[in-house]
Amino acid sequence: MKQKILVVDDESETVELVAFNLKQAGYDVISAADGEEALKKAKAQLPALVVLDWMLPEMEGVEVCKLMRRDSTTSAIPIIMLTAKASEIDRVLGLELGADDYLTKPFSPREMVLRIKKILDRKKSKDADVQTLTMGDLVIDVPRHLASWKGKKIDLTATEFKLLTVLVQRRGRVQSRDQLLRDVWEYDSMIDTRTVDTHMRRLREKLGPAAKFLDTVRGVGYRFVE
Amino acid sequence: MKQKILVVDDESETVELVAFNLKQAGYDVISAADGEEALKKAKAQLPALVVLDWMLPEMEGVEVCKLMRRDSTTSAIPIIMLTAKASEIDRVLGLELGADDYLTKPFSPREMVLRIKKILDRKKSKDADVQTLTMGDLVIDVPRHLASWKGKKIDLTATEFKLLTVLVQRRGRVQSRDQLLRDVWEYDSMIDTRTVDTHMRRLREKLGPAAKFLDTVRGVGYRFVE
DNA sequence: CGAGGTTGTCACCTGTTCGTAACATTGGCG
DNA sequence: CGCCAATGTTACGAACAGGTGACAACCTCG
Repeated sequence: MKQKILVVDDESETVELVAFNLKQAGYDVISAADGEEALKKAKAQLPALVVLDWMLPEMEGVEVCKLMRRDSTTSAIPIIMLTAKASEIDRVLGLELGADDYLTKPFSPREMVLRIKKILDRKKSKDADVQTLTMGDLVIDVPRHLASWKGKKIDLTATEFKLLTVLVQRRGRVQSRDQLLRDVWEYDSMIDTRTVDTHMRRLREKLGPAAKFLDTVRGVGYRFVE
Repeated sequence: MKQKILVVDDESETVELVAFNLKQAGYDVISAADGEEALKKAKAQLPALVVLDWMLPEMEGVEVCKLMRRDSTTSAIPIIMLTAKASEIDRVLGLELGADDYLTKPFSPREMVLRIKKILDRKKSKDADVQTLTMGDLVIDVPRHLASWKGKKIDLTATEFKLLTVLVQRRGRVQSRDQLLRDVWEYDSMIDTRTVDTHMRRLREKLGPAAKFLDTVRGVGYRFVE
């Protein structure tokens, strides 16, 4: 999945130049020509990063930056400022604004792409430590104990969740009922093997369309299809 | 308390220039003329940041950077590289090296100071986050042992405070009762697991409207919602 | 020593979840 | 096609997990 970058500048040449290089580098690019449009698009499309020109008609780039920082939906989005004058550098990097980096015009496209990559990588590695199992539209977050289908939460009981987790972790391989009893229920044969069937049924019911992942292998057991 | 910065360059003029400006800006400056000395001083004095010249006698600046990253005592120290050639920018900013920023010679001392400030501020604010946990209107000041909701202080007992802190620090992730007993009570199984429930109830009572953050995950444990 | 606060434990209660059995359906096989 | 075993489905009571109130033990401070 490509990351989206919002480029804000009133000069179409600059936008073109920036957009071309970013697309080359594998990013999705959207653009805005003034501050108002920029804020609207930033809020609506939630880009991974914003490249913002210091000079804008109507609203100053500075203003856009401040407003984005104030709104909780956009406050975490990194901002790179484009500036013409070296004297403006102070304010850009200052805490007052909270921009993440800046580039002085004229800038090298190569450098721009590298700086953007660096900022996005730093953010990504910070977000990456969540343990999740993703199977298409089905997401299972083990430490959070959450399962979702197409972003919609699925309510599962503790046993159902564990059953699903075990199946997903061994996706592709068939699990016998005995195996599942051992791994999900954690003690052997005290429980009827038919119990597994019942739980599989409940799981399928709750998963709805995602139940297609749960395969019955007649005479053997169950499997989560890959 | 002043922050210490290590400047590494074999040209004494550069060191002087950099050191002067950094001292002006309120930093403590130490210096090294070659790679070996740099590594030794970095390890011994643990500066808050290192300004590192790309070209060094004996050992390349690149080499110093890599070695610092490899050593766990110095791996977290930010590094700013000084480079003469624009063509080197790629490698500096690349993941390969892990430098935090770079400056092209000749550089403006003002810009240098600003970039350094920015990097150190980012680090500081990241460290400060650990001390004060903010979840919407709920603020938890760990060192001061204070919790508040919409600015109003919440009176918590020591156990309640610790329970809340542990939950908030692992916000999102479900904590089993055993886990909580281990981390909040600090000894295992001498205490009834139901004790956790009782304390959760007291915590919820005192938190009032903020109690909505405390989730019960049936059959598993408790969770502080994100 | 006694008041007030804190803490661990217990018993009770409720809604949920689980295991099981009984019945319905399916699929493979002769 | 018809049989039989395997699996799906339904239903229900028992068990369970967690919320809640009460209480005694303990600690602290005046």
